Amino acid sequence: MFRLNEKFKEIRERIIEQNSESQTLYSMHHTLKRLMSIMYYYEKPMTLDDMASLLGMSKASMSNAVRELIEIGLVKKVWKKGERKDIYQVEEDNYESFIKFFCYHWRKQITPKTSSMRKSIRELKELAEEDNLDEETKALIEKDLEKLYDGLDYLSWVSGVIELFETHEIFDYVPKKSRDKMSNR
Amino acid sequence: MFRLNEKFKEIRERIIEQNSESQTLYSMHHTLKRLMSIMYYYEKPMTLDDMASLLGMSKASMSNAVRELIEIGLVKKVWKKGERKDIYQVEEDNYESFIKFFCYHWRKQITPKTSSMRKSIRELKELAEEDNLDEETKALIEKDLEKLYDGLDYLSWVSGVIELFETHEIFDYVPKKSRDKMSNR
DNA sequence: TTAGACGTTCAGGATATACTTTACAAAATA
DNA sequence: TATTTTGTAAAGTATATCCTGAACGTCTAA
Repeated sequence: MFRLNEKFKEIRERIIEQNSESQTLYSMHHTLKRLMSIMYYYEKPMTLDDMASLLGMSKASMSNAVRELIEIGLVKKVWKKGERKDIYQVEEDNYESFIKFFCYHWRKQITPKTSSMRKSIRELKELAEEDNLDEETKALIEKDLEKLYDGLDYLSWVSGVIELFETHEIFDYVPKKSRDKMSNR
Repeated sequence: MFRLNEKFKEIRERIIEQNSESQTLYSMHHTLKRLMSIMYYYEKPMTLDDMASLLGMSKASMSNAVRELIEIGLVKKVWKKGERKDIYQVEEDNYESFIKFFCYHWRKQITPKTSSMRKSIRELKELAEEDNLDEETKALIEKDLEKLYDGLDYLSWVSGVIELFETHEIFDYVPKKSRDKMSNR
């Protein structure tokens, strides 16, 4: 399916490998990154079998990887006439990938964290009502409550950050580089 | 060292555990998050032994964990008169922690990625000079070059985002919640 | 209705990661 | 200087993660 000039192929493989190297930024496994890079550079929407053969891995792994990427929004299933297999396409815009990835993860923790903090606040308030509390404990409860309230404020700030990115308002403050695509660099 | 009201202790432990639960957002191990939570809630600067006993882990692990957190900037070594052991203090501002963590990881990948992309660009340009190239390959090289240039632009945008956060300019656009600390909620 | 193709799930094995123990080096104390 | 204390490095072990192959369910085509 993908026959390429040998030398070109070699360079491209290096590009893809290097592009998938950074282990820290994204908390993604190496496979996910490689898969994205493959789809990004080969451009054509792919089937699971294509991925498996390009990455030399099992189809089951591809299935799992694709599911994760879809969950985040970095990959979507596309429909192609006369094709039985499922076909997938990667998000091709770097900025959009960045936004989707981080907003997904940021958002993912806001809800559970908020509710667990609210619960802790209730519990601490209840405890504070009790009669036989020493002064020291009362003070500690107060402090922890402060921290929890701060935490709630912080989470709502994170929501704001998410919105800043998802509405693309961010680009008003940090504009995309609009390089002249025609120029020979 | 840390003797607390039993019930309060119980609640606090739950707070700390829940606070460290979110596995996805930070690409941090559970231990790092628990360590931060411990230091955050216990407030007092701690020694490695304190941490080890509070988390029920070995001192060596604490040493490693602390090193990582210092690297990111989330924890710093403080000096205390008449104390032989090293003492560490956690960043107590949630917003600052967010900024330090993400900017650290974002920044960390910009430099290596930029240079590897530049290298790939050079290699592709060299290949493009060769005589015996078919048209198809030439077109592919062009496309990959486009992608690499796009990638460079994207990375410089990320630099801009980092700056937005580190300069705290972000707070002009997404303001912190300034809750009235005196009110009884 | 059947046969084959496709995607997914599950149990097992392999690999990588994190933790502990032991040992060592550096610094402080006596 | 000798001794103790503290932090780190190294090696081995345990644990969690990821990958594979086989089995299953679903859908299409005949």
